[in-house]
Amino acid sequence: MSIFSKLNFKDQAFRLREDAILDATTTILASKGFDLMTMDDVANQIGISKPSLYKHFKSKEDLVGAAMIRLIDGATAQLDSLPDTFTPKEKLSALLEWALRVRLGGGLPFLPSTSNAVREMLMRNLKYVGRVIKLNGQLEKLVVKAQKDGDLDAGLHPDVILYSYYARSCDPAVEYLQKFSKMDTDTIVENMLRVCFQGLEKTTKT
Amino acid sequence: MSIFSKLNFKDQAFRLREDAILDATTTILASKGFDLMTMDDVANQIGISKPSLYKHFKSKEDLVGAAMIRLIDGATAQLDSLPDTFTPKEKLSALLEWALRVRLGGGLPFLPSTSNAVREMLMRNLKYVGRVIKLNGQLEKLVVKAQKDGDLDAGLHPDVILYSYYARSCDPAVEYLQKFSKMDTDTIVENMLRVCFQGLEKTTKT
DNA sequence: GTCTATAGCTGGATAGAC
DNA sequence: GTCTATCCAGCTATAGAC
Repeated sequence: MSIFSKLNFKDQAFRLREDAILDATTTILASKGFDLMTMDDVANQIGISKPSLYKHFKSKEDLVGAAMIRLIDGATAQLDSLPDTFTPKEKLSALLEWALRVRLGGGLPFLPSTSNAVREMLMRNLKYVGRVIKLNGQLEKLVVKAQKDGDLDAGLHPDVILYSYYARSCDPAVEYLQKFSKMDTDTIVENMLRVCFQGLEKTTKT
Repeated sequence: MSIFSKLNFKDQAFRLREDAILDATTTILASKGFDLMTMDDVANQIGISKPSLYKHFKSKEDLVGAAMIRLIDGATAQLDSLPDTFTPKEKLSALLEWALRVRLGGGLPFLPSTSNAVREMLMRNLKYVGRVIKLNGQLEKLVVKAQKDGDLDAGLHPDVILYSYYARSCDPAVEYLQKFSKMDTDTIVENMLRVCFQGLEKTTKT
């Protein structure tokens, strides 16, 4: 066995563990949020010690940043995987549906922009900001196209649509419905999409 | 001066300070959230020491509970003050508009149900839970009536409407629009209400 | 690179003087 | 009831042995 393959093997194992760490981080973030997540939580969940964790990520900030980058990449990949036959509005709807299903499965598609402090922390992470800008650009284009197509309300400023769209992917109503109503996943998703695009009023499409 | 009026005066001063404490708590909760708000923050903001603060409220949990009860009472008072000529849907819309304007003014109409831990803490506060149940009952009645009137989508489960309605009062899109777009308060409110009731699609009322 | 042990700090809560 | 001073738990991060 050459030294190279051994190095590759080690490197591969290192990568695998890093993935496990990020998986654990994502799970814990989904359940407790950033402030209440501790480095001990993460280390214990995968059965390593805290100093070992710090060999992979130099700080809590760094760790969460890496987890968030992976989440954004997942969302971008999801968006890119949608068939070109979809209209812009259908793509937006499909991506939101994916995010809602991830959340209903106990996962986390994005970090809910809960606190100013967390947002500012992430904004200091240039790698993360780059990904966000890229995804945001793609989504903004879809919004504007969908407005031109007459599929989204052209009377609304694109920013209003875009920010409201983001907010829906983190909408706490999803968890309330899952926890307090007897609705199944499919029904919740269907209802949330309907509320997002058609609103609470009785309406008909033009 | 009788001993009674002196006692009353003291009592009144005590009440006034308690109000000041709750004002400070609400302001800090609005800006930093529960986890990052410290008892030192509150004490410093009104210029008293931490032990004095603990003479009024026996714990952070207790303090935030009291602040939340006052917020709920404010919302209930707001709802009750609406003219009877308003339809149920108009009342719901007016209350949401009030909440959005409070938030845009840097205030806090309710505590955004950000974290599980905070929600569970509040649910242990029986006084708070009582107020929530009362307000929730009023709002649920309005929703059902509005559905019967044909003003809200009768095809949606009332829970879906109710939870989505709550979520709109805490919608992070509001802060994003205030921070990153050049829209003024009235325009943001108008757009958010439109998105809430008519959705993102191009629609016409029935 | 992994661990045990611990430094250093922060924040909730309190003791005890006045 | 108000303060100063402090306790103690829990957290991030690291030193140092193996």
